[in-house]
Amino acid sequence: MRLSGSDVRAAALDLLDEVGLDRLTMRGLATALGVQNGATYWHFKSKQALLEAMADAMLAGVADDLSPLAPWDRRVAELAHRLRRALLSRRDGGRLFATSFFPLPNALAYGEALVGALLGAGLPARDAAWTADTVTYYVVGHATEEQLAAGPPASAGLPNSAGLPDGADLPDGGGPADSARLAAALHPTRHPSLIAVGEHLSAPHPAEHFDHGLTLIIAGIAARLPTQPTPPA
Amino acid sequence: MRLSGSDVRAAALDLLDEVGLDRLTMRGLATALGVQNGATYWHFKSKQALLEAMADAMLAGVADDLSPLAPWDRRVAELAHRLRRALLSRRDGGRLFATSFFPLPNALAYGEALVGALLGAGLPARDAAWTADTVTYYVVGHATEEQLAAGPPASAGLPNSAGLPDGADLPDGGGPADSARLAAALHPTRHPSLIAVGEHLSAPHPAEHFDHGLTLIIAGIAARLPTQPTPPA
DNA sequence: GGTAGACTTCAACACCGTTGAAGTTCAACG
DNA sequence: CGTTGAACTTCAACGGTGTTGAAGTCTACC
Repeated sequence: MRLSGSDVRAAALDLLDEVGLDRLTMRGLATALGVQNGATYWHFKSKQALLEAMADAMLAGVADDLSPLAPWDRRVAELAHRLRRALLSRRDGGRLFATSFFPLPNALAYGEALVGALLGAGLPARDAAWTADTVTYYVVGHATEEQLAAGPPASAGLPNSAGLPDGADLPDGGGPADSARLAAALHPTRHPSLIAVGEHLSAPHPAEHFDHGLTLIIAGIAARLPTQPTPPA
Repeated sequence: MRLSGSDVRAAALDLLDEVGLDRLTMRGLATALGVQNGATYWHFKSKQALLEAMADAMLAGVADDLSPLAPWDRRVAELAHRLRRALLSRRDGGRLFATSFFPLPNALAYGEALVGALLGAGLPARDAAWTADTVTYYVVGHATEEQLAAGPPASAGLPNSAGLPDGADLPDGGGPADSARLAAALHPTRHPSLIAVGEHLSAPHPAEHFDHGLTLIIAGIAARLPTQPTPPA
């Protein structure tokens, strides 16, 4: 059976959902495709190239049919939500996106739409470019963290009894008992504020958490607009 | 010569500066220490454990001597700047921090100080926790990108001529000719906004870029304060 | 039908993180 | 001083990784 480049890419994305980014291997991909080891290297010259293609495929349609008539803040929010949804659509999607450090077509379309919305809001060029970065950092960071909290990659480790002069014993790693680990590491007098907000640290409501930060950023943009800011509802 | 855990950690950080995160290997570390392969495994049970210890060591002192009398926005800005400086102090420091997904002592101290400042500003517990995340996502994302732009890890790749039905030819990877790559990928009619802001995309002034986003976020926090917002200078 | 290119196979290379048993050094104690 | 036990290192290996290149097979077109 012949393969095409998009076959390989699609199989890689499916395998990613199965095993996660850390266990995504070229050999495993070949096996999943029913093919020998080197076969995939004809379609992608390296694993990194495949990862970048996967990352961009994940973003397909992220900037399609975006109403140019909507006010700028709604367009920005819509783009941020779409990027988040795209990143969450695949296991470890946030990390995958972060590792491909160059903008491919779909990522460029996203950037174009975002910068366009900010320019339309009246921001000068420099501010539009930099603000778009700020929004994107937030979306990627949030999605990555959300996926890490959902299912930690594979491992974590604890140093041996020696070698930590700072005096810290670390709980063992791995499981989804993330909040338990965190609670155990908190010290009553050293971390009063963290304990005070403890219940909100391990993201029980990721969607609300996301909207909170996003509207905060959009409010920050509005506060700096040359014209009078559009008051958010 | 005997080793201590902090010796290993310090040598690993120095080696990180030399070779970067991708080429940081346990064997290379042992060689740099003048020691055999397995020796480091007595001090750290796994490479992941070592990486986490390195990440936390990088943050040493990040929350020390923070004036509790300063207004909340200055404290937040100071902490963000300190975290940024810590991440930039080592090559690939941003990525290193991002891979260690559990808060160790210094990271906890940073979080404590940040959440404390936000609580002091009058934010309710949930908002303080979530806002701290927003700030941190931004700082880490910005630092990571800045370091990636400075020196890309090792490789990047281009798919073969086949296999990209989306129709995109990618320039070859690697070098610090990052802005050139980006300029070549921009399409005059498809990316008018990106071209309009082109000169500001590849971060010629990272410090100003950072301050821009940070003050934006702080303005967003101020805009949501229960009391009247403290107007930034 | 033959030829050129697309695509696959197969075997290897040079690494990687990790482990475990055996050996060595060192500090404390009787 | 001698012994003992723990701290620490060595050495050799295991299984796995990305990547390469030469050789082979298939397929589409002239």
